[in-house]
Amino acid sequence: MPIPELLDWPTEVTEARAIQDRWRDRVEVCDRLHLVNSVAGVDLGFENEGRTTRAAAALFSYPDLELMETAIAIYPTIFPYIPGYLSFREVPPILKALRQLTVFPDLILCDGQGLAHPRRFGLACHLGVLLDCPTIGVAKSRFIGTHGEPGRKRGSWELLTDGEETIGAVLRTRAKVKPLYVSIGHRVSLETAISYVLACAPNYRLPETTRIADRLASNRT
DNA sequence: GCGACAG
DNA sequence: ATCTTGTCGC
Repeated sequence: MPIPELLDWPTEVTEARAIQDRWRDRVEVCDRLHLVNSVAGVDLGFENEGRTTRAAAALFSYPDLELMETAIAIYPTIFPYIPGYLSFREVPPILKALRQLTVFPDLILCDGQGLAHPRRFGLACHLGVLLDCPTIGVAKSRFIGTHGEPGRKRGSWELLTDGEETIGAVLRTRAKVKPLYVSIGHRVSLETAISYVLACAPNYRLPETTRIADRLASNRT
């Protein structure tokens, strides 16, 4: 699985928005995955007062969830954090980390939204379309949309809606703990996404993939 | 105009 | 995201 080189990465919000509008139609919302033997989590951390980005990738076997490989990539921070344009800040460093993996994951869990985005093209969608690989958006907080409060037990969820449109799900991965915002990234249906997130988060609120990636990215241990 | 706003 | 110690609860 070759990871594309990035040419002409946008610097301005206007170009970024144009790319989102031009690529949003390429998002696939139905299941198109192979047998999932590996799952990866990717996340970022920052150093030097934000001037340096530290990307991490953690590859796990599935469904065993054994940590197989990790990768860390240092990258200059190239785009500011602007709500709605997170992927333009995170994708380049993430690709650099993924290139270091020996095995390309069958599924990637992203730390952020997928379709639950103003223009339906959040980080998980962007990464998925760019790599043409299955991705799921797993965010720790709401960006857009409305929803009811999911039941307090693990596994209960509510639809995340924007007007008449379903854009994701609010999923409780641990009883009585703040739920996660799950949305389609690419090539994984919402129902399938929910089951994978649950399967990847057997003991904690966050999936094992993002927990480890997060830890690596923030330089902890 | 005012408030909200993934990481 | 990051700055940061102790502290409340199971």
